[in-house]
Amino acid sequence: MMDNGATSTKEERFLSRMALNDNKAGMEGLDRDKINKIIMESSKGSKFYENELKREQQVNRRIEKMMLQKAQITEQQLKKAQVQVEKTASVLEMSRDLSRVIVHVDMDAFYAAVEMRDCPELKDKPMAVGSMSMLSTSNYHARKYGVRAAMPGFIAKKLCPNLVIVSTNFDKYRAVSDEIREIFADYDPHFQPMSLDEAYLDFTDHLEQRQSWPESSRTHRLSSFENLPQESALEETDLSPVLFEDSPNSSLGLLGSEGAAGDAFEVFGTSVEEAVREMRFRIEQKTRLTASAGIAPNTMLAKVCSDKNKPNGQYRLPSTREAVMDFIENLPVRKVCGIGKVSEKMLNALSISTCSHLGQQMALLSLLFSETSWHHFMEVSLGLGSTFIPRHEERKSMSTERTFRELSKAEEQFSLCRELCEDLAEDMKKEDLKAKTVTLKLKNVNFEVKTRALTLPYAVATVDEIFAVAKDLLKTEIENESPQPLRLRLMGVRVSAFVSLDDKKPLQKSIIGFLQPGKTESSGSSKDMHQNLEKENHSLQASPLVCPPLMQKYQRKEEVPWRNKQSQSSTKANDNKNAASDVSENELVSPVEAHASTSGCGGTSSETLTCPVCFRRVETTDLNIFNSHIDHCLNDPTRKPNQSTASDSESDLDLENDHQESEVVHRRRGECEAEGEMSKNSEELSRDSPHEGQQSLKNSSVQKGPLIKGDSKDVTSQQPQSCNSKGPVLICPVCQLTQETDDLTVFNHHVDLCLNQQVLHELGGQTSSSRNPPAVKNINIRGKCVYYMKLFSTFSLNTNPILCTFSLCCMTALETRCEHNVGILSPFK
DNA sequence: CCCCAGACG
DNA sequence: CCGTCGTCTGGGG
Repeated sequence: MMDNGATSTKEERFLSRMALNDNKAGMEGLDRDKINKIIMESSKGSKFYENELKREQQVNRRIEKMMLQKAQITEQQLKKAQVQVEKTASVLEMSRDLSRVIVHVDMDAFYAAVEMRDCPELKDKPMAVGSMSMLSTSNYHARKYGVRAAMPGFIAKKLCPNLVIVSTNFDKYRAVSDEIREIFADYDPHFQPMSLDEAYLDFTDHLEQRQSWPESSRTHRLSSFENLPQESALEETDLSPVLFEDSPNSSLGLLGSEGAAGDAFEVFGTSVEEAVREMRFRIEQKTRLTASAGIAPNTMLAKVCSDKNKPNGQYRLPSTREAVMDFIENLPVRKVCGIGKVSEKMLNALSISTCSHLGQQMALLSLLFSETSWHHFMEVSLGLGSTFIPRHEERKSMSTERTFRELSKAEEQFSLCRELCEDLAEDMKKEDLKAKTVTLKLKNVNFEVKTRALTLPYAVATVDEIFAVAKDLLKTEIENESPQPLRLRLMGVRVSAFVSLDDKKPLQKSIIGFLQPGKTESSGSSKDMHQNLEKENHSLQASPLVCPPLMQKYQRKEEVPWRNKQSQSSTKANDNKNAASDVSENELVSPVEAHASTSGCGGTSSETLTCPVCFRRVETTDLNIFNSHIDHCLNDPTRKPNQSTASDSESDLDLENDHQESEVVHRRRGECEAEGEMSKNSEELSRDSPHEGQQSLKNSSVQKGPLIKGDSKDVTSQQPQSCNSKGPVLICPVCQLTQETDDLTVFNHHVDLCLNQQVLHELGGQTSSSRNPPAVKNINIRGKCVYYMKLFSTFSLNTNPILCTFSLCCMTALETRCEHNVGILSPFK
């Protein structure tokens, strides 16, 4: 078959969308053709099938378009793209970080395994969890028949008439999930659960400590469970754990005396494999369920690895470039998290099926796919991925939906809609959420999906409020269709654009925890915050210093890095802002943005960013790449230039202390390359008035370097020398404008005021939405520094966590450089 | 900004 | 006789 995916030969060819994909574990050596035939026969002619057909054709059209585009690409373009791609690749390559040990753990056939554990009769039978219309999981026995997750039960029954279908018991799964998470926490307190049965862990720290652990701390007892008499004696399945719960050093004595059970001990070594094996062992002891794990230098690889020896196995990919590249070589792209059915098909159409193909075709891909997409592809092809475990952001939406058999009466539709709103309102209450956007989702009997949304100027939370909106949306849809009725098979209601509520601060808690495990838990209560702000507010009113419009410096279009859509409009929005509360209508300028050198050093280079950690320039404007570089730097202590500044901050002053301490934020000018090159002339501080900031910025050829903080002495002693002999500029990190002073105390005062305007506004909350994420908060680090942080809140696992990392980076950078200063992190969008 | 569809897990 | 929930992206007003 020379089917390239773009054209369909109709015949017996299955829809690629419907066919079994043998991607998953446990599906080796089964009769795929036969299975697909059954699937086809069960589906053919159904509405669902028709819809799938339609969607497949859509994808095919997309592919045709792509092929057309491909045909028009000239040699020249390809050449050029190739150069760019190689440049990108080498930058990414530099950022490769093999120092972390990331583990992905995944319970085997989780729901099914739980049900089997609790009902031994199921043990030897093919079974699945779910319903006649949809299965969540199947056990390995059932998988032999092609029965798998996301398959409707009635089809599964055809594949395997003996299949036992058990309905889901989420409470039970949640309970088990809690148990395994307790274990996860022992190895990485900041582990990231991805679902009930899956998590990423960063083992790096655990391993370091583990090296000095006594054997006793690595010893676990096998204890027998009576529940599973028929379990083979060879298996470790019916045993339970002991020890370990105690602190590493304390369980030695206990161990010896506990030896009564005979040989029922297992000592685990200090290696990664042993540690992970131990973790899996403990999971099994505790839950009588097995887990599989993947060990690799980053999350992307770890995820793939965990699948490799499933079930009840683990796989370690050594942390060498060579091993990684070998591993990637023949890895089917479909195995990679984020590349699904559609992407696979599109890639296949380009004759790309493995990751090495991906690498070979990058130039082409860069011309055919969006930047985000091909960057992802590029990272995949290089075996790169996140090297830290991202935290979960606060939720962005909440929804409920229901499928039912045809519902055509408007009346019934409205009452159903109300029910949904009731459910939703209840859920919202649990999390104390208020949302501004309500979305109605409808699926008709032909499986066509529609969503209709409305964003309100205010936030809603109660049933009636939500329903009022949903009802209207539904009404217009019904009217739209009339005189025909809406023939629905599903309805859903979603709320999003949550307003930020003050009393939630999971954000900085977790991120601080990430940086300083066990050390920094305290964050100012929002109440205190308000009091502080109130206080500040007075001085604010009285002060002649008013923050000029943010983002102003990006007024000229060509100065806008990364196509910041907001920048132009926000300038306009700022025009007549003078009251403090108005100013922060705008976004803070991100440090990331601030680092974009659009004018370049001395007006020559125009595509560099300066790493805030190593101070090197990175030849790119691509944040993904830049981020990777930063990641690398952060993980390489030798790159941090903090040795030179470590001593400069003994002061314990804090912000409340009337700004006595000197605070400097400066940027380097000119073509400064190497670390340690600090400007030394404070006399060359910019004299621009705050209100003329934009002009002065326009005129200056500022290399927007890292924000550096320190005492005033340090400004003179440790600033980088500017390469074109211009001095440092005092630029407020909040409003981004140069300040007309070289008096650091004055400048600091300005920053504080600026900051507090921002904070005030943020806590006012009226205008914030999920896109203008919540908090500027004060955080107490090491009990003596107050930082105001604004953390970016969108984060995607599918892409590089730019901002998350960058935030960490800034904090780290700040921490290494100063003990008492203000750090600003802000979102860019 | 808002809306919507679609991909993905 | 083919689910639910949440996130992200990309295109378009």
